[in-house]
Amino acid sequence: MSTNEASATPASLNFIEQIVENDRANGKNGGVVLTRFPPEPNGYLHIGHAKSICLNFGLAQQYGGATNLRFDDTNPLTEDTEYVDSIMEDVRWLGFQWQGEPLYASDYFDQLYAYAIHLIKAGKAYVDDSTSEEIRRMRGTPTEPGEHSPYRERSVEENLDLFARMKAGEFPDGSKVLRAKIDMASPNMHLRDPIMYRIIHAHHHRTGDKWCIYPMYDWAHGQSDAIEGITHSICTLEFEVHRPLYDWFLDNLPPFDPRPRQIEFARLNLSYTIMSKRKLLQLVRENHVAGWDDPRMPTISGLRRRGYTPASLRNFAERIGVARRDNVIDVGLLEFSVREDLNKTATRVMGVMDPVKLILTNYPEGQTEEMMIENNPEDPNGGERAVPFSRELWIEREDFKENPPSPKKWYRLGPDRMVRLKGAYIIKATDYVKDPETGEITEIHAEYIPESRSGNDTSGLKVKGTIHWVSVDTALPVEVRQYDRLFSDPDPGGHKDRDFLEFLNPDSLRIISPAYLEPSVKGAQPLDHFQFIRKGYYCVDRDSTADKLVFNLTVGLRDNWAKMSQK
RNA sequence: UGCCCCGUGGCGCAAUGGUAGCGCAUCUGACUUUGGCUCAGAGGAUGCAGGUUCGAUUCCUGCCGGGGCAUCCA
Repeated sequence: MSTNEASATPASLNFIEQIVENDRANGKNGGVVLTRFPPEPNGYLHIGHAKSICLNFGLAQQYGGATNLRFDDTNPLTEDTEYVDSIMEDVRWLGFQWQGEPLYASDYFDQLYAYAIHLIKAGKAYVDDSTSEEIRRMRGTPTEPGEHSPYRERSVEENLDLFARMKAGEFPDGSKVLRAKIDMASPNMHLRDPIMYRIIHAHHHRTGDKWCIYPMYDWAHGQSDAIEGITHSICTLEFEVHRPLYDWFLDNLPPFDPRPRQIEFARLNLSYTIMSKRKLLQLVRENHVAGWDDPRMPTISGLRRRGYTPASLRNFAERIGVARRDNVIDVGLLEFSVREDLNKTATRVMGVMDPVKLILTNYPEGQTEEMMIENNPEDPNGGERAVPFSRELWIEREDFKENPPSPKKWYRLGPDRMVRLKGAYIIKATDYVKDPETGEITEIHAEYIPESRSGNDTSGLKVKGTIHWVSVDTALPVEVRQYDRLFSDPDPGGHKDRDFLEFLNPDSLRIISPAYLEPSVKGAQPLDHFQFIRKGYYCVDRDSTADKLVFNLTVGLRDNWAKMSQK
């Protein structure tokens, strides 16, 4: 039945792509693919939304279609324009462009109202005066059928009148609702006369005070899809049981062409993080983090500030795939994705986080040199930069050990040991100075090998280790924010009897100030990415000022040495 | 114990009636002026029990396990 569509290399399709290809093969909707991304503007977007965005926009792109951005703003009590703005920024930043202007479910309130009247006239919707408690009680339970509301058999005329007066504002909040008349005995709870409208006398961020009745999700969403001509309405699995209702509304309204089809997929779960909007909001409100875009947050804005790139997020979304089974993605995969991208693009630079002074005793005092070092060995066109070198250097404290534990495997500095200073000379440690009180090493002495200069090394020496360094005179002091995962538990939100806040990692942020960087980074701008050689990827934070740069650790480099030494 | 969905290496995702494959992770080895990168290789899986079939990951039945559904939230 299927012909070899495009190429000889049939990339395997996810189940949604299969549905779309089937539809196109059958000529459904004239082959058009129109998807939508429908966030509720009541919070910031997170990495789970990124999956959905990539899915919806990616699918449309793949099949020559388009994607609408539609704000599902049917609950004025929780929604706000602050969120609208951040959502648009995040979608754009991820690299996607929606079709036309942003859309709003509230744009369709008039149309929805007319459709509701259509259902009332058909005897398929009624006004119910029951209280919310009564409605809840009469709905039954998943194992027991519900019972009919005493108001269920009101006449069409009475329903029309009451509904008009609901809209006109004659009744207080909660006093009446409009319900679809379906089946109070349905095994599907969502079909037990679902509520279509409730009365809320509240100011709406777009429609102002025009309305005091607001449509429920089920009533607004599918009809919005239909009005826009959405072909494939993709949502997460928890809406699966809503699908019969989605279809019921479509079946009982004048026909739409195209008629949207709801397709559900499994939402993203990431280890060591929470994705619940409610919990994310709590972290922000209770100041456990410094805001929605705190670099430890799984929000798109947080990841951006942390140093994640749009490409890395898109690749991540591609890699995790799309299916219908519950899943937990290892946060390591997200980290892999950003390393993969940054490795190709980030300028290499040297920075010392935990400095100890290295003095080259045979290097002339007052002498300096400029070492030319490649900006990115992965990028042949990346060019090189000059890095000042002198007699006194900062090196990483952990790169010198008085007594290396397993000497044969220790490639770095120690008494009488030789290493290469990246892009400069080979040196040999000759001596070191300790603080008599603390026992801490305060100074390391070494001799450099003049013939070993990088680029024209005639020394004939071979060393296993290369370490990074920064010249003391010209070192640029900066602040470095070393981020670690926000939670110490793989599933912080998954414990029945323990609050997720108990798993907050107390060491999720460690501030290093000063760290010393080579002077070439001076003038770097927020969101500029660097690799601090042998350390990790870092990104300039917007807290940077003219006299002090602030860097966020995006992710550390893979560290096989750390892995080895743990064993 | 009602209805719906889902069970493939440690974690994701393929294979849709014809030799179970890919990515990440793990472990070797090579290379390396980043213990990064790259390259080469290795180990490891169809929840269980029946049935249909020449042949089931795939189709059917039962069981087991996981998830969802009882907001005037989305």
